[in-house]
Amino acid sequence: MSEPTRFSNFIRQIIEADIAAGKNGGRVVTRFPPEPNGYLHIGHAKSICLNFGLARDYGGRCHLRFDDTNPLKEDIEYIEAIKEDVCWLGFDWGEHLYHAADYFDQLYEWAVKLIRAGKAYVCDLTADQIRDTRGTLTEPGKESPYRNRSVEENLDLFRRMRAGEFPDGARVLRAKIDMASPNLNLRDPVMYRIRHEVHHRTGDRWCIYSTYDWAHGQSDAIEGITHSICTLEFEDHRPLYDWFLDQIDPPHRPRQIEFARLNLSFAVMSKRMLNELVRDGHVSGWDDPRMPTLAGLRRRGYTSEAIREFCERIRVARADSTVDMELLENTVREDLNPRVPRVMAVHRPLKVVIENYPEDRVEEVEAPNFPDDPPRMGLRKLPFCRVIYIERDDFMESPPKKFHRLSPGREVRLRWSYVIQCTGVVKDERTGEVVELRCTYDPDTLNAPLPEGRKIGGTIHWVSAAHALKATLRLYDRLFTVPNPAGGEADFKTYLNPSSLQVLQEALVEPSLAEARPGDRFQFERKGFYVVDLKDSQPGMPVFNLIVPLRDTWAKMVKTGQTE
RNA sequence: UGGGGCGUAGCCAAACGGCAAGGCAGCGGACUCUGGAUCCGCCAUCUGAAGGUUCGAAUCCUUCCGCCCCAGCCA
Repeated sequence: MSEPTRFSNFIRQIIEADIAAGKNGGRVVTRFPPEPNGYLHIGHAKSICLNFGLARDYGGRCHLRFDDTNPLKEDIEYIEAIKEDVCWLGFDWGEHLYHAADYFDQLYEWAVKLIRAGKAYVCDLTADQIRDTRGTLTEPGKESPYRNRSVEENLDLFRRMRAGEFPDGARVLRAKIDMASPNLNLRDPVMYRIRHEVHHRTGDRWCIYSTYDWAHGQSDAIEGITHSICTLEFEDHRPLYDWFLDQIDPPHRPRQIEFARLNLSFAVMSKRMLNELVRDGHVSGWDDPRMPTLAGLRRRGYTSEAIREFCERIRVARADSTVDMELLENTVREDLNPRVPRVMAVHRPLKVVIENYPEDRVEEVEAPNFPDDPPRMGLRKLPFCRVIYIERDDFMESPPKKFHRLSPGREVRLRWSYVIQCTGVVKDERTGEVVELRCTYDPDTLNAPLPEGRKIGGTIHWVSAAHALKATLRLYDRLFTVPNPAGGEADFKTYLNPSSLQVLQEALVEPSLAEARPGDRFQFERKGFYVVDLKDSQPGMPVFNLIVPLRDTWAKMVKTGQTE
């Protein structure tokens, strides 16, 4: 489960002040209110950690409430996915699972109350007409000609709206506030619209559905929410939130507090865009490991601990911000580093024949599973023989000065094994491509410290040709090539990274990985953290997803030309 | 242009009138059978700008500048 927060923020300060002042009887009740119209993403994780974290730390409770007031967009598929994601993230709503739909009757009654009080009216204007009479940012709107209908007429019409006497869009119920308000949300906002739609929860019982504004604050009040936390774009709605509450005058009075939503560089976070990526097949689904969805991150191999820690580190404030993708990546690395076993996997194999090693000999060398603290995870045995494979990148025919891996005439250490020296290069006659290396090994160097003065440049990973397992490696990179794909001139999809997924079918992994089960995580030494794919990995044909690569200072040197 | 917000390092962010935390990134160095990890050090004379108040200002006041949100019968 989750642990107490380490950092305060302005919301905590408000809550602490409220508790000190004895507001709400000292109770803290929050809620996470997703609309079931898409999958949860890491931005939602920020909200979940915030809301459930507040409840956890102040001895309160946090409700999971589905804000399901629009049957056109919502689907039960999303309900289940959302519940799974919240659980996986490590939070528990206990008994407090709610749906705005459960309050439709109460909402209807309160609407009638507003009509009786002359604070709401049925308006026959079309959607277009309502828009045209709303005014602009600088000009006031015009009052609807239906604004001053009698209470009786309004009551009758509203009842008939509910009874299904009118087609979709024919009429709406509007709050009667102020068409000249500088806050457009107060210009007689719509409370109910007619939609002859089946709702996933209420079936065909209703054909009028409340809007967000008329449902949200009321739902908060019904549930006894004390602090209703939402994102900045709802700030303009707060006066309306409060106005509605004033009209119904509930026993519990929630307070809306807004914070800045999470933006992540090199990613998109809007449901519309994520939906589009899925719908148009740019990714394999909501759980594609490149997606910033919780389902995607889970499949990618991220741990819920890492995501919670990330949400902690990004903090909560009111300034619009975009967090560096690198912070997320650093957080998983830090989480995985101390708890994941190390193994060897050759991504792009290059054959090496050790000429002075006996043809039929097979040795077993011992390797610690967690070299930084060997006793913790024990040892495994690695078969070693005459023919091995190493990483293609670990050999260069004419290397720059600072390259300290294999090249003709040079020595390297094979991880947990011998020191070898490259004595020959075999090339494809046609292409000139290096297809094989001839080497010799030094029999005195197995697990032995090197004598004084003898220095070996580097250590590289390897697998035994006769024993290695074939594996598929899926190398994931950021989905977009620019820091702010949603903010560019062009459509965000034009910034899709064409190499966000590279599949290596010919990878070779050490035989101990035969035991690996879906969901198991490893560090492929010198490469990155990997997870056995939950869906596609098969016993004979394992599939590993790259969770996050290891920091690679050599790559950085190559990139900046610092190799000489 | 009306209303509502927000500006502290490349990216987050603290500081609540008392002398600019921390994290990520970056840069040095130590160590290393992972060019990983770890460890050590450096990294804002300064808080969007300009004025003002004050013994003292990122914090208070004024003006200006910039960015975000709002004209759905979406949430």
